[in-house]
Amino acid sequence: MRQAKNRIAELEGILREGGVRVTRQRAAILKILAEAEDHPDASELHRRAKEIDATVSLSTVYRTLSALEQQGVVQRHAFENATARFETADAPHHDHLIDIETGAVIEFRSDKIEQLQAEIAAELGYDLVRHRLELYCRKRKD
Amino acid sequence: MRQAKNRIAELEGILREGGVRVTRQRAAILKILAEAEDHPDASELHRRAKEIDATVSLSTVYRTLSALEQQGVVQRHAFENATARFETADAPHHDHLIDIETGAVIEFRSDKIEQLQAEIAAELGYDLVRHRLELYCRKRKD
DNA sequence: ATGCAAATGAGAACCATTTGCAACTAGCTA
DNA sequence: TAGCTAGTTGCAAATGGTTCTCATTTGCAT
Ligand SMILES: [Mn+2]
Ligand SMILES: [Mn+2]
Ligand SMILES: [Zn+2]
Ligand SMILES: [Zn+2]
Repeated sequence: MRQAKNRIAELEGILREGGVRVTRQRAAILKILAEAEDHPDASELHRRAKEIDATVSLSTVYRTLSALEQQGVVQRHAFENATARFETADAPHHDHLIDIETGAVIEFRSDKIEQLQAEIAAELGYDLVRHRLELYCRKRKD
Repeated sequence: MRQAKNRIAELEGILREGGVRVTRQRAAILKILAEAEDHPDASELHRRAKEIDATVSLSTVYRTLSALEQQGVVQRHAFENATARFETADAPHHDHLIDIETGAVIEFRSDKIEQLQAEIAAELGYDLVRHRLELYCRKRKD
C-alpha cells in the first residue's frame, strides 16, 4: 500500500510538472490505473473509478487517458478487434500474448526480438521509434 | 500482364470453390487487389474499383473484403490510428515497417523473429496462431 | 430459359471515441 | 483567506469507419 501511494503521488507529480491539474476525477482514475494488474479498457476504468468518485464521467475517463498518454504516464494498446486498453507506463517495456479463446493478456519480453527489430529498421535505413508485437495464441493442449 | 491474369483467374477460382459467387463487382475489386503494389484502404479500393465498374458501392467493397478475408485470399491490417488496409494473401508471410512521417509501408521478414515468437508462445504454454509485428520508424538522417 | 439463393446499392444503424458548451474548480494571486 | 481565471467537467451531440437492413437485381446450376 505504501508502494502504491508513492507511485500515485509520483504520477500526480508528473502531471503537475506538465501543467496538468490534478482534479478529483483524475486522482481517482490515476489510482485505479496504478492499482490495476490487468489491461482495462475505458469503460472498465470508468466502472472502477466511479467507486472512488461517482461523478467521473466516461468523457473524462477518455480525456484523462489521452492526457496521461501524452505525458507518457499511460500506454494505450489496440489489440485485434477490441476497444483500446490501457496500462501505466512505469513497468519496463514488454509485449503481449493474447489468448484468443479467453481474451487473457500475458506479458513477455524478448531482448533478442527487441534487438532484431532495431537491426531490421537500421538495415532498411530507418530509426526504430516504437513497435507493436502481439502474439495471438491458443492454449496448448497435449 | 499474363501473370496478373492468371493470378486473378486463380483467385476467382478459389472463390467459386468456396461457394462465393464471382460478380462483376467482386471481379473488379479482385483485379484491383491483385494489381495493387501498396496497402490500400477500403475507400481507396473503392476509388480504384469504380474505374473498372462504376456501380461498385463502398458497402460492397467492405462486404467483398470480408468475404475475401474469410476465404484467406486477402489480409487485413490495422496499423496505428488508421483505417484498415488490405493486401492479397498470396505473398509469403511478412511484417511491416511504417514510416511515421510519410505513412509509407515497407515489408520485411525475419525468420529469426518468426521463430523466436513461436518459442516464446511455447514457453508460456501456448500455440502461436497468428501475430502482428509493426515497426514505427523515422528515416535515418546522417 | 428458369428459379432462387446469394449479392447489390442506398442509406440507416452502430459504437467507440471525440467534441462543443455552459457550469465548475484547482491552484495561483493579492 | 477570498478572488480570479484558465483549465476541467458532465452532458449531449457529433464523428467516422464499418456493418447492417431491405427491396431489388443477378449469378449460375438445372
Ligand atoms: Mn502490458
Ligand atoms: Mn504487406
Ligand atoms: Zn517489444
Ligand atoms: Zn511475422
